[in-house]
Amino acid sequence: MIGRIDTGTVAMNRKSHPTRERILDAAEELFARDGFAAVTVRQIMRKADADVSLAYYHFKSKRDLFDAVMLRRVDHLNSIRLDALENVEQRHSGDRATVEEIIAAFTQPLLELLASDHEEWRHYFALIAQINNSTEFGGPLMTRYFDPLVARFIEALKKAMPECEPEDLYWCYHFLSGALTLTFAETGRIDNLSGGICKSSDMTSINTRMPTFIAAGFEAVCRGRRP
Amino acid sequence: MIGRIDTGTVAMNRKSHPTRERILDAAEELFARDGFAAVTVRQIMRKADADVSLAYYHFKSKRDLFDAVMLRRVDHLNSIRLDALENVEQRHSGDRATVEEIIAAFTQPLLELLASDHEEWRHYFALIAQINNSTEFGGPLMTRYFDPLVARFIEALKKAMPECEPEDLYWCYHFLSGALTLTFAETGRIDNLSGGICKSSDMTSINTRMPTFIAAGFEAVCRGRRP
DNA sequence: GCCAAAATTGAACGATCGTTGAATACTAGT
DNA sequence: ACTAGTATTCAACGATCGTTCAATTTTGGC
Repeated sequence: MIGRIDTGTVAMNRKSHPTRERILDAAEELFARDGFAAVTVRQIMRKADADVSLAYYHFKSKRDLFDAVMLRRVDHLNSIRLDALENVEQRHSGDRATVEEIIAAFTQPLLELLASDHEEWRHYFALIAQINNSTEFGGPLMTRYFDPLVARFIEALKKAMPECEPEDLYWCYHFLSGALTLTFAETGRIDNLSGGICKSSDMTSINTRMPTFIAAGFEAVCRGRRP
Repeated sequence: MIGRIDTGTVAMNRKSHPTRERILDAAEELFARDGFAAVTVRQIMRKADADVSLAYYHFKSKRDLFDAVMLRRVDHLNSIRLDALENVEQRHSGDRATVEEIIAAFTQPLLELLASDHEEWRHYFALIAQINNSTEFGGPLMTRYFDPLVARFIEALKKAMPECEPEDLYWCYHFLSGALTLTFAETGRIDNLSGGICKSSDMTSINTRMPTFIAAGFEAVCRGRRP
């Protein structure tokens, strides 16, 4: 982290780590930090330690490279979250699942991935954080990649709170989405604000608080505005 | 001036609306939609209906123009929110203020500005939405512009919940910040997800739910983990 | 009406952008 | 060893980027 312009390569033994993957790694990191438009294909390839034209050989264009970065991890993400949800539902075959348990199934797999300091995932989540709050990319991309799973979670929440109006449910999910994705950005803002008490990277602290916070919000809104 | 390609100027009578302001308006809208790096100075000046070099005459550089866009509205924003907070505190000179009231003072002035379809503010808030979730810009900019006010709100929350650990308080504010700024982005994602039941632009619906949601979250976290 | 200051114009600068194509090196299967 | 396909290198393309500068027009105080 020395020097603003890092020529630092993604490294790893160049043989065990195929070029295609090295390009994706470098692109992921730079897109996450600076955004799609701010990053140059030449920057990416410098970091990947490969020639510029290889970006267009392995992927067709800068935009397609971006999509490849997105697609590389989205299936695994949706898979582990669905597993967590089904796990909760199996534990409650007779009775109702708690809202907090369902929320935890939604957030915990991601936060655990972030906690297990795999750099790769940190960058990917930071990228999602940016996309989610982007007026242009935000809607379409998040919808395409994650909303099938989200719809599944909302179904589960409907069962857990049958008296809740759908409109309330969707807005509450909106709040959840915002709170979760800001966490992914790790902007360091809370570090300053709290005078060092809190650390942006401390996913354990978030993991213990987020489900409680969000579940209470869901229940207050849904119960509060019932006719 | 004949045969100009109409990409939609910021218009208004060119006399009553000075060039400097027209540039700021155009920059605000484009930065908000596409992000700092994706926007071209030439795009901005085309929309502002002025020559490229005027951007560098009125502001020194693209980056300084960006800062000017930010600074133009930040004082007014902090002012109306501080007023709202002081209003709450005056109403409760003897007893404690409700957490929900304090949160409402934090969110309502912004949401009302967004509801009163002044396009100008819509763009500004969308810009904040992007910055807040940006790994590079996010921390420093938000800290500089808004954290003095935020610290003031957190003081008020401490008084409203004296038993609450500061660490919990800061994390809860983090969740609030994420939920609020995603709202600003108006990505249209919730429109799709809800099948049309919810609209990203419906600030009234958000305004009636957000304080309830967030206040319940604060109280659950702070009460739940008290020793 | 004069004149200095402020505002606007038009043209250009080097740098760098995304992208391409032709030539070369490497890696199988036979 | 030959070959076919895959992977990599090198050099370049037109376009457009942020920025500057000299010349011109407009403005406001006297």
